[in-house]
Amino acid sequence: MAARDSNPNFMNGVPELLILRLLQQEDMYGYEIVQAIRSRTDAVIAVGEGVVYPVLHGLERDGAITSRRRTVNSRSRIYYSVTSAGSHRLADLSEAWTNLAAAIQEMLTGGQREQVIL
Amino acid sequence: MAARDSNPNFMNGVPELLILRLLQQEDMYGYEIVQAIRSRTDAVIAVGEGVVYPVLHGLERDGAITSRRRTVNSRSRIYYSVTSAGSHRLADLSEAWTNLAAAIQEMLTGGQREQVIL
DNA sequence: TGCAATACCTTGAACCTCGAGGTATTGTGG
DNA sequence: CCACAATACCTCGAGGTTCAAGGTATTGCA
Repeated sequence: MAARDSNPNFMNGVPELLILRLLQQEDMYGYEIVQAIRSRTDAVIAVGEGVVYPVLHGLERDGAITSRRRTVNSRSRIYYSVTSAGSHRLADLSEAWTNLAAAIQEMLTGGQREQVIL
Repeated sequence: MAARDSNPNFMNGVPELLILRLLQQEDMYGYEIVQAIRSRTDAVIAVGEGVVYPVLHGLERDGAITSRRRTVNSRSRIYYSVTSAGSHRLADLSEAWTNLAAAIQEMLTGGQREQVIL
C-alpha cells in the first residue's frame, strides 16, 4: 500500500495546541481564550471565534476537555478544564510541534552542507 | 467593521518557504526538491509532488522564480532559480515564520505569569 | 432608550494539502 | 527483447482548516 509517510497535515492543530495549553494553565471560557491568544502573542497569532468554538466542541466530544457552566459577575460562561486524556494529547501535539519547528528552523538557518564524519 | 486583524492564514506557505529556501541555496528541479525536503528534515516534513509542482508553478507565475529546461545525464529536467523578487519574498516569509514560531514557543514554555517590572 | 461590550454559536467560501493516478523516458535484470 | 523500477513531469478530487461574517442574547452605561 505505498507506505503512508508524509505528515498528517503538519500545520494543522495549532489552534488546538494553543487552546489546550491555555486550559492546562487555567480554566477558561471561549471568549476569554480568543483574547488570551491574541494578547499573549502580541497579536502575532489571532484566531477568531469561528475557530475557537468548534475546536472546543471537538475537544469536548473527544474527551480531552470538560465543560461546566458558571455565572461570574452576572455573566454566564462555559468554563473548560483539561482532562488527563487532554493532557496527554497536549503533550503529543506539543512534541510534534517542537519537532516540526526545529526541522524548519534547521532548513532556514543551517544551510551549509556538512560532511558527516564517521 | 470589527477591525480586520487575525493572521493571513498563519500556517500556510510552509512548503513555499522551504522551496524558496532550497532554491536560494542551489538551483533545483521539482523531483529533486521533493526528496531534498524529506532527507534534510529526516522525514519530519515530507511534501508530495502534488504540493511541490503547483507551488513551483505559482511562484513562477508570480515572478519569484524562473525556469529553464536542461538535460543532465540524458535526463530532461526543469531547473528553477530564485529571482530578486523571490529573494525578497523569501525574506518576508522567513521573518513571518520566525515570529510565529517564537510566539508559539513562548506560549508553550513561558507559561508562568510574570510581573512586568518598570 | 440605544449602544458597546460580553458571550455564545453556525455557516459558506476560500484555501491547502494529501493521495492517487497519468504520461514519458532511461537503465537494468532476466 | 521485455518487464519493471526509477526518474521526472503533471493534474485532479476529496478532505480538512481557517476566515469572515452574521446571528442571538444579556449586561452596563450614558
